[in-house]
Amino acid sequence: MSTPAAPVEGLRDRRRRETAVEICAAALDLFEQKGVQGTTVDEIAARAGVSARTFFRLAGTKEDAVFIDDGRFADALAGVGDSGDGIRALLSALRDVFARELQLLDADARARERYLRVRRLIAHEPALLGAAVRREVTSADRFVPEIAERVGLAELDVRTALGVAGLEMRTTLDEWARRYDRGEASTLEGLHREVRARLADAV
Amino acid sequence: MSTPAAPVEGLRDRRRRETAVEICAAALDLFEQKGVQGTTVDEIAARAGVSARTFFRLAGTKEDAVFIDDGRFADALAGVGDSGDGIRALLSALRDVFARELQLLDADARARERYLRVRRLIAHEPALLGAAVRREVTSADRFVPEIAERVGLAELDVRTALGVAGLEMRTTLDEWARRYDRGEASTLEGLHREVRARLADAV
DNA sequence: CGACAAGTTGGCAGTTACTGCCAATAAGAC
DNA sequence: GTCTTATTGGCAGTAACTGCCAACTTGTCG
Repeated sequence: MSTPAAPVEGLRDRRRRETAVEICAAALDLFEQKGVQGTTVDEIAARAGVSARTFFRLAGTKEDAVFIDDGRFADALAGVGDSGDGIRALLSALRDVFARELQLLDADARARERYLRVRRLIAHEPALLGAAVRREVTSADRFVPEIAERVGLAELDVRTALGVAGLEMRTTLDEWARRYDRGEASTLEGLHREVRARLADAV
Repeated sequence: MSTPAAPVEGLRDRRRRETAVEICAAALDLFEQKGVQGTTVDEIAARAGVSARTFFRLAGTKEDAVFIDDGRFADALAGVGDSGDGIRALLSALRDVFARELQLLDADARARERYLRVRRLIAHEPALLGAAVRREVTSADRFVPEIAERVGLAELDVRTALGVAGLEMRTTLDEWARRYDRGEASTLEGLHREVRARLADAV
């Protein structure tokens, strides 16, 4: 019963992931303490226990350091099934996939706290905002051709649906961080529902 | 009859704007020719006839260089009037404002060609995508409190409406550049209408 | 087990984006 | 015409990032 066909994720990949996590944690701490501008790559690398050279190999960019261990939503995107045809069905499926991820976050205190720190940082650091949105857009773009073919829609339709679902997510996560700063607490799933309702109301 | 109360835009501001235009044009040319990574700030500055130091003072960032002479949509945002209450009315007003700007672009061949070059560059250069989206988001954020107070809506509602309107804009401009690359030509206003229709269909 | 292929790491040197500071100059106010 | 103020360019310095190379670790195949 032990996943026989698995690629036997070797020790190399495990280490790789571990150092990515280390780098993320280090960057998160330092960015919170001294701001993005105020911390150097050398500091992050030192705290993560790697050389600056390896930092760049794994993180690519100073700003990207806080994102490299979280493929959560991108992975979720890969798992969206063909749930009927039509743009409305596609958007519905995307919403479900994202809502599911938010549920998981609501249920996992540790992951939720960490993610909240990241989103609060994004809200306060414009340098991170740019990196985050660029990551989101390029990651979504990767799936457009595949999804378009699978559900038989024009790429423009797929991009529109992905855009709406992504906007709802971004708005939800922003508002989540904002409310936390005001001392209010909300569940992500509930906020997502509220954002969707307001968007539906607007359109 | 010669605008007596005008702030008499001095020679300084005129020069300032002129050099900004020079820098933009130089960056646009060079980015097209050799890619963003392939061109250095010194080259852009030299072509624009200024020192590297002044380049950074005006442009702030290498990637931002192509954007600094176009406040078109940000300015339009500032001019959105209070068109009734409710999120639906706000979104409608935002759409009108943006559609008006697209009309102006459709009508002005010179401005349209230049803007097309910028959007095509954004579509092909991820480094510019990040800068463009960051600019858009931060610029929209500036207006949220003001608009919220003026039309009497919660900030979340304003952010939602701005998000939808911005998404529609980004999608139409992306599709515009994409179709140009495929050899098809479309009017921006028509595309905007089509994108809005698809989005309404999805939601 | 041993040898070989392949991937990973860290240091080093080099480039380039970006900043603070200063002196020179040009524009605007009186 | 002068004084204030803004703009410019050079210079030095920091820090992000890259290519290259040598040492080492891991997976593989006999």
